[in-house]
Amino acid sequence: MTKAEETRFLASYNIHNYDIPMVSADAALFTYHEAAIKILLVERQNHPDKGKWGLPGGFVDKQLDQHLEDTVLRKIKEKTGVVPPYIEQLQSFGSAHRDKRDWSVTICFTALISHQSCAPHIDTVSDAAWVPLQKLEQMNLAFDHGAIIELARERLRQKALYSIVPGYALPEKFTLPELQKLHEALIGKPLQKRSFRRRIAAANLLEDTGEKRSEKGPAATLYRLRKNSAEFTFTRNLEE
Amino acid sequence: MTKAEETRFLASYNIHNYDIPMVSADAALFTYHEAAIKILLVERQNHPDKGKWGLPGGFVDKQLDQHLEDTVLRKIKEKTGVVPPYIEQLQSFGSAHRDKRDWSVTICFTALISHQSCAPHIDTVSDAAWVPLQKLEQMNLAFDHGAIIELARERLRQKALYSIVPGYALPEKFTLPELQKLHEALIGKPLQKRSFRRRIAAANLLEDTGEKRSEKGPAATLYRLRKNSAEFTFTRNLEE
DNA sequence: ATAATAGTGTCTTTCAGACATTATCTA
DNA sequence: TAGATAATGTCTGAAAGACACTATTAT
Repeated sequence: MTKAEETRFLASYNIHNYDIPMVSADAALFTYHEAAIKILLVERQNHPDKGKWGLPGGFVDKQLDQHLEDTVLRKIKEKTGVVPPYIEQLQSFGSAHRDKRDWSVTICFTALISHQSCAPHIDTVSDAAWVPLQKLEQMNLAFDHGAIIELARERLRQKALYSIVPGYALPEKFTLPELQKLHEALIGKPLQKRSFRRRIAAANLLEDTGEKRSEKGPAATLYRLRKNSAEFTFTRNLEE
Repeated sequence: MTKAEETRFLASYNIHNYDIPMVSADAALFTYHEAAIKILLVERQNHPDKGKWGLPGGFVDKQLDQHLEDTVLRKIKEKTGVVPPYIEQLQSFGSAHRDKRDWSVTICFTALISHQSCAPHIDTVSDAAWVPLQKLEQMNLAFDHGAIIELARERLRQKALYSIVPGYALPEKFTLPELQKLHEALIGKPLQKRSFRRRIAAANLLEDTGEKRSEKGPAATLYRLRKNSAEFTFTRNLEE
């Protein structure tokens, strides 16, 4: 009875009868390259805010996308050619005013990727670029993307204090001094080498590749992130 | 030039020309009453999943709501008669399958409220009820609301380890033993009284009301949450 | 008086901070 | 050989864990 009723209901349901907001998904994709944290920005080809730079993203495509993540991964792949090893939902932003067209909702994700894995494809795309976070202040970004980046950055800063998630912004193989410099860049102040290493070793978060690399001093060991090391959180933060 | 172009674009833009997902907002509203953590559930009056219980929530109303939070606060007020003192975005869930009607996105919020402040109104509403978390296992909730509650619960458990946010599920005035029991219920194991109190005192998160209350022993001091104590996070977690 | 329990004293344990030291690399 | 820097030794300090103890309330 109720089942048949529901079937009739679903058959007559038409979303176009309702006045509903737009839905898009955007990505704050970070990397670490040449001692700087950078974010991938895209120049808008269409109205509104045409010509301004903003986060890669776009409308959910009900045919192409099964989940919200599919939308954003599709867009990231368009620009970088690859799928990032770390992606996590940041927050959704929705209001009547954030987009001139209509009431709009965007589901935002934070993602991390190595610079090198994007390099081949990104060089062929003219409307996408890695922008150092320090340069953002002078830019007038599309929509509320400036505020979104600010939130993503703050969340990533927190993660640098109690996890090694930032490591996903490095190449597959990296050294401990590199990882520490990245964390320091996110936090904005130097860290104690001893503390930084002690806890990573104790939690067994890295795998020794057996390789070493040297620049201006003794060779540093190359590590890679262990499976699931993104899920690990220390119960005590490093000093802020 | 571009400005006039944009104006023309906006004038001709009609959202109904596009095939877009449904957007709703839902709330996981928790309280603590009679030694149990409870969540507010609502019996669905309409298809789909008619008759099942689920989270309070509904479609974004472009006329009534300016922000996503407005949608969920409007729905909470319908059921409880009041606006909760704590609300925070949890996560958005979106997929082609989670709702039988169509591709659907829901932006979920976690909220906390005292049981007493809801009592007058909720008793007049027949389709809303406080359900102890332990009873949820036997229930077959609407949509993916079971999974959403699970995530909300886990996030709240984490907060119990490094903040006093759970305190918003208590009445305005409460005792330290009450707060500790709530945290213990969320964490699922006993806490050290000394540690629990020491850090709250050191961070000056509570205000002494000057009142006391006694049941089976010496009178306990009644405190209230200080302004902004939800924002405070300890840099070290209690033992899990 | 007794049981219950709010609140405190204080010792131990854990882990981050600080910083010196040693070893190893390039130029 | 000098300067840089990777890696480690080790002491200090801050804050949580453990648990005993005192004080206060209802019955």
